Amino acid sequence: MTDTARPLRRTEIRQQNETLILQAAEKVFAEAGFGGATMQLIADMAGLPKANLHYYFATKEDLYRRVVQDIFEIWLHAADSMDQAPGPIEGIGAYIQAKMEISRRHPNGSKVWAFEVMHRAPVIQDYLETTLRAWTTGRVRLIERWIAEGKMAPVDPEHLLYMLWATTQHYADFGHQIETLNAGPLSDADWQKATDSVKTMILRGIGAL
Amino acid sequence: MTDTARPLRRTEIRQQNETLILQAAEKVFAEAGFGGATMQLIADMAGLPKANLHYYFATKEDLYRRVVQDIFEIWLHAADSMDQAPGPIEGIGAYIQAKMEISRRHPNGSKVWAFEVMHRAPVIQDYLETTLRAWTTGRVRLIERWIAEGKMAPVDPEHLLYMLWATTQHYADFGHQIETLNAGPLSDADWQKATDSVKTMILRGIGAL
DNA sequence: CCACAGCCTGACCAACCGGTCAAGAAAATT
DNA sequence: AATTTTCTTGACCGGTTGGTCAGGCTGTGG
Repeated sequence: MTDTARPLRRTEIRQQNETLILQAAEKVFAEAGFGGATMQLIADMAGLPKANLHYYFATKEDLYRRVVQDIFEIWLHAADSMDQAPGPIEGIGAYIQAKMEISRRHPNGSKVWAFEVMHRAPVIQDYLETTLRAWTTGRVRLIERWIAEGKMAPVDPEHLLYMLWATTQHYADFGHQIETLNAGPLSDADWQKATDSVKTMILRGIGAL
Repeated sequence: MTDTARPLRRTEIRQQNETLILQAAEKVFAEAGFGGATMQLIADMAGLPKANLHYYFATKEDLYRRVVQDIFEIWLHAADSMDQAPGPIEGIGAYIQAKMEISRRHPNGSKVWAFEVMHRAPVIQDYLETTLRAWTTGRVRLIERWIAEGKMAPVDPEHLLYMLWATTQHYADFGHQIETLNAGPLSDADWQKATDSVKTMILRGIGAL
């Protein structure tokens, strides 16, 4: 066996091009939706011939599916910090923090996800029914425990989760509207203020402050 | 037969067909986005030949613009009840109530609006900069007055509005996700509980309860 | 070195798209 | 009844789309 510490050229090419295509696809799908996006536009943005896209991803739907799945992964890991927290102030506070940072760093991913769900999730329906449902059930139990321990008011856990999702993702999905009302992109201070506002209102709203 | 088919008058025909087309268009645009929607699909859903659509609406974009504008009107009138309220409990409570009812009754409209804003508002950018900005400024002043009068905590008014929009519209835009987790459509009681949950959490979150 | 497998791409295609148009049907006006 | 105006629609068109394919190119293992 030879030393394989250095990656082979072939796999490098493959990985590099796949990444290039996926980044371009995320942007185009976010900006035009599935129907409005064209393989030619994605190819141009990735700097590759269109035929090359079809070498790596057989169909437009396959490419779209990969984009949505990748986003879903990022989404799920945002709540890791929530689990080991002693109470809602730390747990939900950290979750809001994480989701606001994702909204800032991956606005296109959030939009593609929104687009997919809005259109009745034709591609990731099974994920909703399995992974997301299991995830939700787990957090509902966690919140119910916090309520039982008197650490927060007896709110409905599901609707609390919806409010967390809605509010944090709004800064990505409706970023253009917010920027228009703000007369320009949000600064570091603006994002900090937004995060603090959301944290304060929600944590007080659930009686944790 | 007591009912003979009276020939329709010109204005009746026009209004009836425009309504038919607009309803079909709202649904198709919501389900597929602008790029994914086709005039043929809208025509089939309205039960008219495609060429007839182009008689009433010259281009696909004209039709889309009308759909978005109609939704925007409904949107704006939702806050009428907010203005004459003595304080945030009545005012913001009524606004949440109105917006939750719109999310239930016009989920497609909400989705088309979301689609338009997510794609940088190519059609209604001027509305955002004029009408929506003026509307927002007015409500910000109202909230600031309530804060000054000690009727609620000193939260940032803009981020409160974003939270109201995000949370209420989430039940329309992400209705499919909610229904999947709920294992079926929301009942009357479910909607009541959702509205109550949102009201309680937000009103307590702004220190009005 | 060779031979093979993986990578690349210009040219092409059937299907579908938004939009047009001319000719006719139906209602309004005279 | 005759004429004008509005409405209806099948057939059609140029342009674009997702996807294909043959054949050239290149890195890799033997």
